[in-house]
Amino acid sequence: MAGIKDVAALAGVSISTVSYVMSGKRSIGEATKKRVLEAARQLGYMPNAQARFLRGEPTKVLALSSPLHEYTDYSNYAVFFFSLAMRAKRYGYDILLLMHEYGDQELTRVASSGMVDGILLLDVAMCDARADVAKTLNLPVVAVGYPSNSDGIYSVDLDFERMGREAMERAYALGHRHVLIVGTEGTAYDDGSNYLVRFRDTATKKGDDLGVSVLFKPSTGYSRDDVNLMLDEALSEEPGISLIICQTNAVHITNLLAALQARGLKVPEDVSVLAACTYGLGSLPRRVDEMPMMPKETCSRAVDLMMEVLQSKRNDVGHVELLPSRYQARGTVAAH
Amino acid sequence: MAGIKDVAALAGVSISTVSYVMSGKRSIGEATKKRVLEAARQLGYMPNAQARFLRGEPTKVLALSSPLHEYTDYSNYAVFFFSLAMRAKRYGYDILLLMHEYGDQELTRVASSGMVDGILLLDVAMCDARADVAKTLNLPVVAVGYPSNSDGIYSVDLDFERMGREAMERAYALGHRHVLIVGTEGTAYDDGSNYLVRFRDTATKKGDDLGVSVLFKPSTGYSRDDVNLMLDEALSEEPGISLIICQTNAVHITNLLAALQARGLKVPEDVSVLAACTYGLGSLPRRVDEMPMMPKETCSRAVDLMMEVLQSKRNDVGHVELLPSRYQARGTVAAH
DNA sequence: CTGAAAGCGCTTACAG
DNA sequence: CTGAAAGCGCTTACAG
Repeated sequence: MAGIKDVAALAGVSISTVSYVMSGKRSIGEATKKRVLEAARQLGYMPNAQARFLRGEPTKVLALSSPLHEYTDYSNYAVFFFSLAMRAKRYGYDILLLMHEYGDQELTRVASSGMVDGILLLDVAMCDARADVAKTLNLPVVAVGYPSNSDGIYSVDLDFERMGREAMERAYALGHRHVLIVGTEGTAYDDGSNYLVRFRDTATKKGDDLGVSVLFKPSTGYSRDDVNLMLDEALSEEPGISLIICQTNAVHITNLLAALQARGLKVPEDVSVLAACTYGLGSLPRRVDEMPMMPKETCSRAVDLMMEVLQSKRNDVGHVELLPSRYQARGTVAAH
Repeated sequence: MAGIKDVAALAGVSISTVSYVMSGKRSIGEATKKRVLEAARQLGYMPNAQARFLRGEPTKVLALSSPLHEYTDYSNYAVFFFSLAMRAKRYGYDILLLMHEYGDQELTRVASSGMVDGILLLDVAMCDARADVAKTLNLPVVAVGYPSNSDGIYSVDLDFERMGREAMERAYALGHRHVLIVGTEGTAYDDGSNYLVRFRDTATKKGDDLGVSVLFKPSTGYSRDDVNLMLDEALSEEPGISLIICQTNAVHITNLLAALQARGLKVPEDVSVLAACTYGLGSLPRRVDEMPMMPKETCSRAVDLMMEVLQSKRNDVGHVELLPSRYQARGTVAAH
């Protein structure tokens, strides 16, 4: 690969002149400029980025930390990945994918390597170790998600607590007094998966306040049989359930709808169904009321925020932005 | 961030000694070593990677070039992304995501930046501009896919031509004489999307040889209505169709199966259905015979191959590896 | 067993 | 309008 020295030699100038021609940070005589540009073109010269990075210039790369759990659904990650990557590209930034089980060392490694200008966090836990590590990093860290230890990072997330409250307020207003929350796998909650826990806990608490009983059932599987087993349990514990809030995936909801139909329960006449914290439900046989996740909006805002920090337009670590979810009415939630 | 100088100062040694302690490339006196290690720990010292990259050490990063088209289905990319990333991680490599519409400049940019040790190509077209650019890059390029201009790069792909031939041989052996190939959107073929074209063209040619007529219908949409329109057209052009090969996605196939049922056509009694070049069909209401894509296998092999090249275990640019697909019989293809 | 110094390829004050 | 030189933070021959 041709270096700045080669270009300088071919053009018969000093390397500083070449540098200034390339950067345009100094006015150069027309003739000289022409010769340098021609030499650069001829040699296919491109400035070695490593040398510039060594001098502290931005790498125009953002690390994306995405931990993997057993319950991680790869295809669900895709939306977040692409949303982040597309938005970053707008600003001329590329994404360095960091897939790791426990994020701590990886973050320190990539930060101290100087390979990235900032770090994005995905799949944030309620108390996320990475948010603590962030403080020692002197690189901006923006989380798509809102951990409880959010000082030290910037956080962008949907307002899942508000979502939980609003879901219950709506339920209460419509006369529902017994609600079932169907969750994803229990381990996701145990690991403290952020939005799941926030929504569930706030909804449960709000239910307590309003006098609405909330039964929570994590799933042990997404099959028709799993759903039936879960329904048997739930309905025997609380026969009065009139609203089911699904905090789970399309396959699971599909099987739930089928199971309800098989039991002769009509939606929404006999039982209302609401999906919350979901997205990509387009393949459902029947569209259901939804308080969607809106990953694209959240991710875009996260990247925008990162850029504001990188461009020194703001400097308020610990800042949290919670976006409201827009309720999508589709006729599967009715009064009871 | 603490540098090597800080550590040297704190430990009271020269920077070269610190370097040698960290790298272990020279034996160092026990006492000195201890002091250096302690100083490094105390300062949280990590060698600046940029400085090492500048000296030509491997960055342990692989670029992943994934062009975006209008017809790109993000979620389908996910499998490839994760398969590549997971495999790369095994070797201690991270992935730099390159999303761009036309790959040429981006590849040159990232290659000359010195930020990556090699480049992986995804979504390879029949004649892919990136494969030509690769020759000028002096970085190894491994494609997940097999372009016609494959000298200059390494290629790993499923053997889609063989798949096409085998599909038609099987069809012929089972007595089918009129086959319909249902494709994805036509633009994907026009753009020369590799595997789609290879499979379709080889199947068509093999059909010609065997005396099996092949009708090809790209889709204009995946809905039930789209499918019905397509079926009307196809069956009026060739009423004798007894085998439908689907080179498309799960939603489309689901609607196709439903449309066939609605027409009173039983699978496989009246018409056989085979999915080819597909993956992630788990959500189908009924499992169908399949010649699957096997993205995980292909991606893993691509990364392995990249590593062989990077470790100088091989040096045969232009090398092509075509993996066979394993036919999955599921009772939707029968004799006619 | 350890250190002083060159060099990786740039950018940018400092000079002229 | 242009050049010689310092320096970014390392690694590694070259010396001792």
